[in-house]
Amino acid sequence: MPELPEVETIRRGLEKFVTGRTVTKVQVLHPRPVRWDESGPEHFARSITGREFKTPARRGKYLWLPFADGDALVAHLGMSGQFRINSAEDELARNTRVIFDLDDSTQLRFVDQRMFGGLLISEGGAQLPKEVSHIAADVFDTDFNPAAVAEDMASRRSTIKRLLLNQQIISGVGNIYADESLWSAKLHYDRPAGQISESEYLALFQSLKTVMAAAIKAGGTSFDELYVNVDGSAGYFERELSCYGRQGKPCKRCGEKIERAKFMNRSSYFCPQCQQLDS
DNA sequence: ACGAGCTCCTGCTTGC
DNA sequence: TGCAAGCAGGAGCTCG
Repeated sequence: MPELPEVETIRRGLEKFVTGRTVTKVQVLHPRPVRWDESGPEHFARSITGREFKTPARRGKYLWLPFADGDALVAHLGMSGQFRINSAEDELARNTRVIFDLDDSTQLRFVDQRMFGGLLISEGGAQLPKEVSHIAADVFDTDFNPAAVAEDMASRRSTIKRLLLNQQIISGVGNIYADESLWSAKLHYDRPAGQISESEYLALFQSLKTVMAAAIKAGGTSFDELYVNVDGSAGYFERELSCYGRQGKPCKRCGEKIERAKFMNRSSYFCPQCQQLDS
């Protein structure tokens, strides 16, 4: 499940392999990943052919590959999207959806099982695509303002984990790193946002930064085949997880058993001892 | 404007 | 063995 650390790992991989490369051919094998492009798969393919990639950029979980002409190829990996670098002779992975032939006779392949994400061409989007402009800064952005985000969150009538997952308030956080940062900051996922102090918010953002920086260093979290780097290698942050996916196992801080709760039709993992609703 | 819930997708796992 | 239901969840959408 690609969240900020996984998307950043992929961005770095793309930076290494596609920067300065020109696209010589594009094949769209499934229309769904390019559904956001109103001009259709054929036009999408034709339009990209002949363009040169500049250094890939990212905000939150959105990734874009600027073209030398000022437009950009915007990508969201959704649940299961992958970019892979292959040689043209390599066998196609299952669920390969789009193939970009590059001028060094390698291929950039977009592989996606569930197809929640997708690709589109953003006119003039090299700097910041307009399709990404509604997404808030992530904790690593230079314009991320912790005090302002804390104030915004505290003013809302919702609970903390819902806000952490809202990409228009703070971006890049998904279920894994929400649970990990809440555990680290000793906050229960369902705490009302208005009852959390500014210093607790600032500590939470610091936890997010720490845990996501460590995850980037480890190349992300690979639970299954759905997330791998552009060269096909898995990330190894799973072994460093403190609570996500660890129900029934001892809390690494106090030894209490980690619990799993239903939350927003998904799961929340937390330590019932360290993370209490009223504290 | 805000917040909550629904929906899109595939494939692995679980239960009858 | 086979089939159906459950589960994974990012984010755009709708509705109150």
